[in-house]
Amino acid sequence: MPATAVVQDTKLSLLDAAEALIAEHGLAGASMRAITSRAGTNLAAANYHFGTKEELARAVIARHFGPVNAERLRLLDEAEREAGVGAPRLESLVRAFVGPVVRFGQELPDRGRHFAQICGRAMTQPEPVLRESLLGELAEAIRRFRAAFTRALPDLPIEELLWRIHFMVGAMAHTIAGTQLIEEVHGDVLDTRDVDGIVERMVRFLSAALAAPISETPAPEKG
Amino acid sequence: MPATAVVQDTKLSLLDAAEALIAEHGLAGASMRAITSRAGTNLAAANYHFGTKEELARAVIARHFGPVNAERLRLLDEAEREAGVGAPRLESLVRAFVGPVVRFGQELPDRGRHFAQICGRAMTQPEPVLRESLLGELAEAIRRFRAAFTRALPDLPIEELLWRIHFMVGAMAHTIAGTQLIEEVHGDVLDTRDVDGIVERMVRFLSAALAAPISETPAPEKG
DNA sequence: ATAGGATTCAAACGAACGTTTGATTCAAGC
DNA sequence: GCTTGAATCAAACGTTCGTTTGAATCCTAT
Repeated sequence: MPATAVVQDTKLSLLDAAEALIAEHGLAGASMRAITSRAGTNLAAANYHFGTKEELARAVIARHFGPVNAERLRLLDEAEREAGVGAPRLESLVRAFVGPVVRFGQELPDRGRHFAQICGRAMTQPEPVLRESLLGELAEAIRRFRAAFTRALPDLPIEELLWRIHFMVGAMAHTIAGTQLIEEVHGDVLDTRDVDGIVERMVRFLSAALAAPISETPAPEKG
Repeated sequence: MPATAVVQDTKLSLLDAAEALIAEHGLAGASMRAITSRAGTNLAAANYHFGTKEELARAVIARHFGPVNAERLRLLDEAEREAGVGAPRLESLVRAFVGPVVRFGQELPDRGRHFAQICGRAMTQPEPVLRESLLGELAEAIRRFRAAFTRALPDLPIEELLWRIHFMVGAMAHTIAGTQLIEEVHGDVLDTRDVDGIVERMVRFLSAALAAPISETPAPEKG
C-alpha cells in the first residue's frame, strides 16, 4: 500500500502544518506557501488535495472537533445515566462541556495546543470560514447541553440561563485560546500544563457562576 | 482654524474607518485601500498621518481604551473609598472591572461596538500589534485589580485567584467580542442592547464564580 | 500678495498572495 | 513492457497588498 500511505502522509503533513501555522499566525497570516513549505511539499499538492485554502481550513477544524464533541456528548450521556430520573449534578454537566475541549487542547504536545488555540479564537474570528465550521459541528452539542442545563437549573429564567452559557463559553474559549497570554501576564505563577487542575478549577468557577442567585444584588441604583 | 479642523477630520475619519473595518474583517483583512476609501481619502494621506498600518492600529486601540481604563480605575477608587478600611464588596470590584468596557462597547451606536469587538479579540489575536497595545494600556489596571481582588478574597490561594481572574477576563472578552455570535446562535431570545442588564448579569455570574468554595468538589476520581 | 510648510492627491513600486498550468514521477493492471 | 491514472513538482498567472514618490493644493504668516 505504498501509494496510499504516501498520499496520507502528504495530506496529514498539510493538515498538521496548516493547524500549526493558523494557530500561530491566524488564517490570513498563514500563507499557502508557508504551509506547504512546512509540510515539505508544494503549492500544487495542497491545491490538488484540498482544492482551496478555505477547504483546507475546514478540514483542519473538522479533523479534531468532531471527536471532541463526541466525547462531550458521551460524558453528558454518562452523567444523565448516572443521575437516573433526576437531573445530573451541575458540576458533571460543566465538566462534560469544558473538559474534553480543554483536555484535548492541553494534553497533546503540539497539535492539541494549536487546535485549541484555533477553536478558542474561531468563534469570534472575523473570517466566516472557521466560525461556520465550528458552529456547524457544535450545533448538536449546544442543543443537548442547553436542555441539560435547563433541567439542572429549573429556577433560572431562560434568558438568564442563555447569557450564563454564553459567559461560560467565553471563559472556556478564552482559556484555551490564551495559553500564551496567561504565560505572558503571570506565567511565573501559574502552571498551564496541569490540565486536570485547570479543568477542575474551571468546573468549580463555572458551576458556582451558573448557580448564582438571581437577585441577590437588588440592581444598584435604579430600583 | 480651518486647517486644523480639516486635518482632524482626516485623522478621525481614518481612525473611524480603520476601527470599523478591523472590527469587521480583522487587522489582516482590513486593507489600507479599504480603510482610506471608507474614510474618503487616499493611501498617502493615511501614511502621512500614521506612518504605517501598524501605527494606525495602535492609534485605534489607544483612542478609546485609555478612557475605558481610566473609568475602571475611577470606579475602583470609588469602591475602595466607600468601603473605608475594609475590602470593597466583590460585586463592586467586578462591576468596576467589567462595567466600563461592556458599557462603552455596547452603548455607542457603531464605534463602541466596533471597538469592543476589537478589544475582545485582541488579547488572543495572532498579530502581536493589537495584543501588545492592549496589554500595555491594561497593565496598571491589572495590577490594581489583582491587589483589590486579593484583599476581597483573602482565603483564596494566589494561583486559584489568578486563574479565576483569567476566566473572568475570558467571559468578558468573549461577551464583548461575540455580540454577533450570540445573535446568530440564540438572538431570537436575548436582547443584546440591554447594556445595564448584561452588566448586572455578568456581575452576578462572575461574583459567584470568584467567590466559589475551593474544594466543595473533592476531585472526581483521583483522590 | 506671496513665500513656505502642511496636507492631499494620482500613480507607481516591489513584494507576497492564492491559484493554475503543463511536464514529470511513480506504482499498479493488462 | 507499455499504458493509465494518481500524485508531485517547478514555474508562472493575475491580483492585491503596504509603502513610496513627486507634483498639486491648501492654509497661515509675513
